[in-house]
Formats: sequence, C-alpha cells, structure tokens
Amino acid sequence: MKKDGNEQSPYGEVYFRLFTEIGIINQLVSNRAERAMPHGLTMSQFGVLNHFARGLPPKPPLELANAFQVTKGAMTNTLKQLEGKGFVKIVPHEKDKRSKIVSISELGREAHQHAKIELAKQFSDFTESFSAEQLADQLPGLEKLRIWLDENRL
Amino acid sequence: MKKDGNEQSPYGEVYFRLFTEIGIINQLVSNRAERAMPHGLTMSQFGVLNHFARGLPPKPPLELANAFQVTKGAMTNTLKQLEGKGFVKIVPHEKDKRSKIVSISELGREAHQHAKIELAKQFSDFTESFSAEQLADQLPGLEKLRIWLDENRL
DNA sequence: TGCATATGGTTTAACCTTAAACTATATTGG
DNA sequence: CCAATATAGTTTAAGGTTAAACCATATGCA
Repeated sequence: MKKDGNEQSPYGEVYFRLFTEIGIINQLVSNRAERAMPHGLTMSQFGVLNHFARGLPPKPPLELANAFQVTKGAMTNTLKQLEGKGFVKIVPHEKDKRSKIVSISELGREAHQHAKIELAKQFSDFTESFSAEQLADQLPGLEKLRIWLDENRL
Repeated sequence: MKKDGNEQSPYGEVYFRLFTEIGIINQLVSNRAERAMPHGLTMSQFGVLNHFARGLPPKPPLELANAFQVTKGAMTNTLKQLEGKGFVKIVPHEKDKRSKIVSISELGREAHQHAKIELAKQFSDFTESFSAEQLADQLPGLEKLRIWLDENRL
C-alpha cells in the first residue's frame, strides 16, 4: 500500500497497463475497420446495424444510446444518417408519444452483410495469423471486465 | 470456409466478438477516466505526459503522433495545449530545422502524478473487484494482439 | 384535477480528430 | 550545384462527440 503519489505499486501498474493495451488495440482495430466500411458507414452506424442484424428487437433511440454508451444527441445524429440511407425505419412509439421505435430495414440488412464481408477482407491477414482458440481464450476474461464495467458505470 | 455473405462462420464470429468486447471496454474505461482527469487534461494529453513520465526520452512530435496512432495535426493540437499549461517543453531540433523536440517539464510530472492518483481513486471500486493476477493473466494475449496489429498497420 | 417534476428526443456550441493543403527545410540524383 | 522530391509541422474544413439548453409529453402527488 504505497502512501504517496509515486504510484509504482505493482497492482496499479497492472490495471493501468491492461487498459492501455486495450486502448491501443481499439485504436488500431477501429482504424482498420473504418477504412473498410462501405456505403459511407461510420463505426457508430455499423454498430447500430449490427445490433439489430444480430436479432435484437426494435427499440427506442434512448435505449440504443445507453447500449452504446453515447449521448442521446449522438444517437440522434447516427440514426438520422442511417434513416437517410434507408437502413433503418423510425416510427412513433404507440404508447409514449415522446418516444420512437427504431428497426432495421431490408436495405439495412444488406448493407450490414456487405459491411461484414468487407470487414472480413480487411482483417484476413489478421485471421490468418491468430487461431480461433487463441482468440476465444481471451473472451471470457474480457467479458467479465465488460460486464462489470457496464454494471458499475459512474 | 463459408462462401456467401451470411458470415455465421464460427471463426468470423470469434474475432468479431473479441473486437466488440474490446471496443465496449475501451468506451467504458475512457468514459470513467475522462471524468477523473484533473487540470482539464484530455486522455490524449495525459497519454503524452504518461509516455514521458514512464521514462521515455524526449522526441519530436511526429514520433509521438506515430506512437499514439493519431495524425500530425492532432498531435500539434495536443502539444499546443500541453505547452500552454506548461506541462511540456518544446525546443527546436538542433540538427533538423524542420523538427522539434518535446520533453516533459517538472510541472508536467506533477500533473501526471496528480492525474494518476485521481485515476486510482476513480477506479478504486474496480481494483477492489478484480485481483492483480486475474488482470495479469489477460495481458500476454492482449500484448500479442497489440504488437501484431501495430506491426501490420494498413 | 392540476401543477411540479421527470423523461424522450432535438438542437446548439465547443472541442477533438481526420484528411488534405500549405510552409519550410532536407535529401536525392542528374 | 540545382531542380525534383520527401519530410516535419501547421492550418483548414468537414464530421463526430459531448454537455447543456430546449420542446413536448408523462408521471407523481397534493
């Protein structure tokens, strides 16, 4: 238990390094992925399409904003782009007139599929260099972190 | 080896999920960390201070831009902020008159130390919930990914 | 019922990042 | 040596994000 700010404490270093690694990986992966996106999709837009394409049910913008950890304003913008491209449908909420319901369109499903193919191409050199087992081994630990961080947001 | 765009292939799903987890964790961690930053520091600015505070030698802006995977323009901005706060010193490169050399100042070291303390506070609930071993176990695999992605940038 | 407060969504201003144009200095090859 | 090209850094415009102000509708409670 270090008492001053020198903070060379082994434990502090470990979680600090872990988050640093994750930050760098995220940067490098996003960088690659962005460049591969078709239809002028941003990662945020792809994220929303992917959410619904995975089979999750239609939901209001606010729920999407929470799911993706962005502000309502950011989601308004993302959805406006997607709607403009015809990739999502946005209809008024039947019970709550303040709210809306977002769902993916057929065109949106096609765009998502296309985007996944482009992503697979963009990462083909990666997928050739790492085995599925190698990657799968990392997943449970990361999921634990993600779930905890998600349930303990400040 | 799937042939169409359905892309439900187990392998595709694994690396996709891995990157998704990393993206979410990064978002949640950045969110927390941003709010804890003292001195009006952004994460980018803290990153630069941290780089030098870890003992790495003075270097030109371009090297920093490469190290952090941002454009030269972004680094120009980050360094301008840091210089304005007196946290880094920027002097002309002696041999190459196009270039400069960035180093951390005493004030910068103090700010970095302060920031690390605030970060530790902000993540105290996290550090109480995960053991150092648990986190350390994740590191080697992530480092492998990071190194590969860094060496194989597009 | 009706007013106070909370909630969903949009808008605005400020800020950060990128890509690309631009300036200044280095390097290269004829 | 000098013209062509490359490199370091700055600037600019466009776009995304956040926080906060702002509507409109809901909810709670006297």
